Amino acid sequence: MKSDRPTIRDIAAMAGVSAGTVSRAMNGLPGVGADTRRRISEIIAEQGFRVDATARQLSTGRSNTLGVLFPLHASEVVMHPIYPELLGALGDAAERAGYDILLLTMSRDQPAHVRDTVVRRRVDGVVMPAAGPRDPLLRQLTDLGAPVVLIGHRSRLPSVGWVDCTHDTAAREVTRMMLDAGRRDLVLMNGPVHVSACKLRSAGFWAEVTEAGPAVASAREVSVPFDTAAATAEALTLLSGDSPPDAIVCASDTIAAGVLDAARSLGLSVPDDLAVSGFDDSPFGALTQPTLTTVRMPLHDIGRAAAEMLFAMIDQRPTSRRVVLPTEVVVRASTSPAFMPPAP
Amino acid sequence: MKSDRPTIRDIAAMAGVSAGTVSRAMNGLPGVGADTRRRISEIIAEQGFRVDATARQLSTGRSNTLGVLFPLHASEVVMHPIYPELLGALGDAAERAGYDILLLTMSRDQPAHVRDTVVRRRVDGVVMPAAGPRDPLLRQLTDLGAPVVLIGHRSRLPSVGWVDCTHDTAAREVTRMMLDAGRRDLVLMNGPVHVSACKLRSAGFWAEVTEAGPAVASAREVSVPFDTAAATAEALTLLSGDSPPDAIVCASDTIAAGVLDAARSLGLSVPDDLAVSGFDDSPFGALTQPTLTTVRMPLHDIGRAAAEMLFAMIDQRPTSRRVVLPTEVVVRASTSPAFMPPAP
DNA sequence: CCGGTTTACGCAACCGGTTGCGTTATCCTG
DNA sequence: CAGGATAACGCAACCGGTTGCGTAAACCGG
Repeated sequence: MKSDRPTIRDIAAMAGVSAGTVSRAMNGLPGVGADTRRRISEIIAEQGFRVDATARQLSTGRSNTLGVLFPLHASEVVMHPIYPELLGALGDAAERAGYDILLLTMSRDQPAHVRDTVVRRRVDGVVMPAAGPRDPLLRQLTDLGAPVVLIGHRSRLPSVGWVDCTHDTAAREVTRMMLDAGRRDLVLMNGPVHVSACKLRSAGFWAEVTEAGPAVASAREVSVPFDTAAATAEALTLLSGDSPPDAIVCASDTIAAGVLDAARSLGLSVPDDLAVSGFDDSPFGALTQPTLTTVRMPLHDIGRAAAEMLFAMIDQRPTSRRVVLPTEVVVRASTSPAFMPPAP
Repeated sequence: MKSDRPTIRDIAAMAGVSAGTVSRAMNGLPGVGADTRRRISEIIAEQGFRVDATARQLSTGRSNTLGVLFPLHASEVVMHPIYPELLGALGDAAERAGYDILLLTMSRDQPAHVRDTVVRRRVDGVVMPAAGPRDPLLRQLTDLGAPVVLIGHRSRLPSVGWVDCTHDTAAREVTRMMLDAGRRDLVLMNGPVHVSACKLRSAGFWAEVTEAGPAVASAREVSVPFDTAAATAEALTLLSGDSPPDAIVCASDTIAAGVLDAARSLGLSVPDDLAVSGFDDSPFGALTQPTLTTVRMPLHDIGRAAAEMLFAMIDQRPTSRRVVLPTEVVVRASTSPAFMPPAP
């Protein structure tokens, strides 16, 4: 950094006032005359002066920084396409609000690194996407008094906020769509059940099955990791078993891709012999054969809501700490339209 | 932040020394007795003292922060699966080296925001993934004297470093693989030609075609955006034209997905009638039907190399500013194996 | 044992903002 | 016009580290 940028005292000297006055003028505080204020802001503009965030942090104790968790292990979290989209929404909201985003990389061999970074850098608040309420890190952060907002998980702790979407009603809608199309033997291929979103999806599925009563002949739920190969194997077992389902609701698009794969290798036609739905609206869902019916989460809204909740918590403004946003079912070719005659 | 954490003077008082001595002891500087040093580090450990990065920044002028560009518009850059993987590699390297990563969100309506953030936060160096040498931002940053490393682009400016991979030889290898399998009518479906990676891929393709001489009957190059729908349309035109190709080398997996789509709708068999290859090794490449032959870039190595180059530039250590890393061709089902009899 | 060098540390200024308090000038009201 | 209230600023201490310089003590060789 060769360029010695002007300090607030340089600006003050040019304007013939003291540094304190410049500070007050910049921050819109009272105690500065109208013409003085104007003169100062002119000089600031023409000098291209930008207040040094570091110095401001030191004196105010606030950094205007929010940390976002970035798990280095668990690459599936970060590599999942929802992650960058969330990050973008957070970044957008942060930029508008004058905050910067610090990546909180979390590796298995440095468990204290996130907490250390939060205190070292005076991070004002933390967003934890895809980290559960049982994560010990959450406890560490709340013990510090740092505001925390979870995304995609729900916590009972009153001090932590969360933003989530309607996994349950989404699963329910998809299930109903299957039933409306005449499917009678349903399977929910869920993800790991400790994931709170999966619990909700399960609840929605079973709620609809229960309500449908005799319209459904059989309903089962299995759990697989969010992994295409594992899903293929499980689907092969299901589809070549005694009572193969005619509809599989999957808890992720990667699982659904595995199911499509299994159906193909068994010579089953999708959606004629088998209806398949996914979750997440991953970009590749439009590229599969057939294209995948799935559930889109309002990621941009989720990110924005999380950021705004965090800002409110930082400023100690009252705010709802529980936000649930609506999902949207994206109907494509892997499910048949409603009111088709049921298979004989 | 309720917890008033101890300052360096508190530690000094407990150790019965001055703050300066504690500072020297922490940073391994000379001028501290062995037993004093030991006593101080014990107290630091038992108090859980962490040096305040803000204060240190202010006095040293260095922030131990590196900025990573995050274009909010141009979501295709960020949503591309290579982005999070790069980010992870950068984060990993940064964490090891004691740096933190600040996201430099760039939006169209705030063109100066990145530069402002770099000066405001005293960012030590900037990584620009997927930003070209002609980007005005690059100029702004170098004018500031900030070290910059590009990823995936090459610049002639001596002051900026870059890390890239062998797009040219990768394209060449794929093309040769096509020829070895008996293909004779080739098309390169390239991305936007202003992208430097696309220039290199084009060069590699044509180099191989030229060298193959009479083994190739025809060779063409077309340019489409990195977009599946656009690629489908273009591929339909090509494949239903007068002299349809028997091999299409694509500059991205998304383009290749479009080609697969077009082939399917024309009733062409891949790879029997048509060989298709992609680029980037996107996760969905293993899920397409047929699975996609593609090129994998060493993203983790690229990220690490970029980070380490940047650290060296920041410390004014000598370092290579041009790094090219090797790619790897991932052979799957969309290309046929070599030495098949050429089509009659 | 003595003079000079080295070592170990304290002191205080500094980094660049913010903010409470004190002072002076201006305004308003009776 | 006198008097107090108010507005507009300056001053200086602070935030929590770092670092150049000064000094006293320990050490060294001759």
